[in-house]
Amino acid sequence: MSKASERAYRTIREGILRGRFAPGDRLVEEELAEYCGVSRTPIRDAIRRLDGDMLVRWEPNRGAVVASLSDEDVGDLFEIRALIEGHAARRAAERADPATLDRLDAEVAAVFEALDSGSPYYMETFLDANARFHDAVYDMAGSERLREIRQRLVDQSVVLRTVRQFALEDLRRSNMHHADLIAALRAGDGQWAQSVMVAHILAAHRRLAGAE
Amino acid sequence: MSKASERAYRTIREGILRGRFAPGDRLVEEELAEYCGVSRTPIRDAIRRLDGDMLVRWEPNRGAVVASLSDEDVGDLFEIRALIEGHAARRAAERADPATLDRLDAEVAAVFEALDSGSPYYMETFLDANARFHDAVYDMAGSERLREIRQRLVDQSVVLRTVRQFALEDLRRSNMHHADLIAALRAGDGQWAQSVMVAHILAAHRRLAGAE
DNA sequence: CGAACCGGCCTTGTATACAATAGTCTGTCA
DNA sequence: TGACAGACTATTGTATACAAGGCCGGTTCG
Repeated sequence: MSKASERAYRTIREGILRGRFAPGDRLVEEELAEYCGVSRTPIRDAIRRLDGDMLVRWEPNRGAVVASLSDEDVGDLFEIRALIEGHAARRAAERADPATLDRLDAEVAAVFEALDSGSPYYMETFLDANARFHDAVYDMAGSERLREIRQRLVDQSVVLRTVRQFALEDLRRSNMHHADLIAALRAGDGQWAQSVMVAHILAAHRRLAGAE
Repeated sequence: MSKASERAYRTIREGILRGRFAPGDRLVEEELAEYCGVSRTPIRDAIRRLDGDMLVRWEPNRGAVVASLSDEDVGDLFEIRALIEGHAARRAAERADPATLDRLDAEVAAVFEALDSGSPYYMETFLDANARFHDAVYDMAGSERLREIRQRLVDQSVVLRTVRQFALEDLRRSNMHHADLIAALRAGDGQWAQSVMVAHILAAHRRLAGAE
């Protein structure tokens, strides 16, 4: 999947995440083929992968539709995410290394700086730092399986589709949670880290649920 | 994927689960095509799905190999499974319905019967009942997401590849756990149910780890 | 008037041919 | 003798043509 297939996957995925394709939309192979500028073969590959990511729902002889999430689905996803990420945080606390924690401290400080200074790119700064932060947690947790599962859950969730609605105040609070988590990791306190993470996720859920 | 693709998927999957293809084996599309009696196209579909199930590892331009699991991987998988299944059991306790519990009671009794009577099909009886049992837990938990995640974890795990090594005594113990879980579900005690389930999973892990 | 059946069309499923790439083997040159 | 370059081969990636299956509309019969 060097070129066409990979590109098709990314293009369609972006299309779903950014709302170009809405939940419930049919994904007709030939249309996508034209849209991506490739033949149907790599499109089919891409759809299989998106089905694996649970971003589309696929039925034999019927084609694929963009997965639509009920409020209940979203609730389930956040619940499971809280479970997984909380577990990862606990493991990370048992394995945290000071050098990484120092780096994360610096990142958190930088995000606060960006948020307070009113940088025009504060959202991108936050999102990038956020991604790196959670990544680092999984590095420390030391389980690729956990990382993969989390990746899928996050993909599916509405997070990527809606997190941009976060107000400045929400971002500050989120960043504060990260600071809390670093403290817990530094203390090597698994229960504390887990609790902070679970609270972090569930807070995001309520924030997004309220925004809809 | 009505015919060829579905058949290829099942065939290869069975081949992996039953050891026809060993971990680390290369899966060459053309060989599989001949083996399954179809062309390469449905084989590719099947491989994508198996990659999604994490039963094979796939690299661009390099093809697929049967996923091999280190002891650490297996440990991680059981840990995550315990997390997920424990969570499902807790949810199930909050939503359990008596009719289903009565049915499960009967199934557990039937399994004990089969194990004690030395039926020649006791292993199949156990495996079938086991599958139905866990399925019912997820019915009661009421989250399709949980069920899907669990499905993937179980697929990956060594369980399906090795559970047949279980001795009669192990099966009895496992069935006893099920009886315990039913009691917890009937009591509507989420914490109890979760603990029983986690213990059930981790016991299976230790049993299998010891057997290798 | 309604329901069931039939046929055409749209879409997906499969096969095959060809292109591209990685990995290997060999030959030559330093 | 060793290492690098080149072509060769095995395998995957892509396109396209054709087959098959489901859906929708029309028509016909009860």
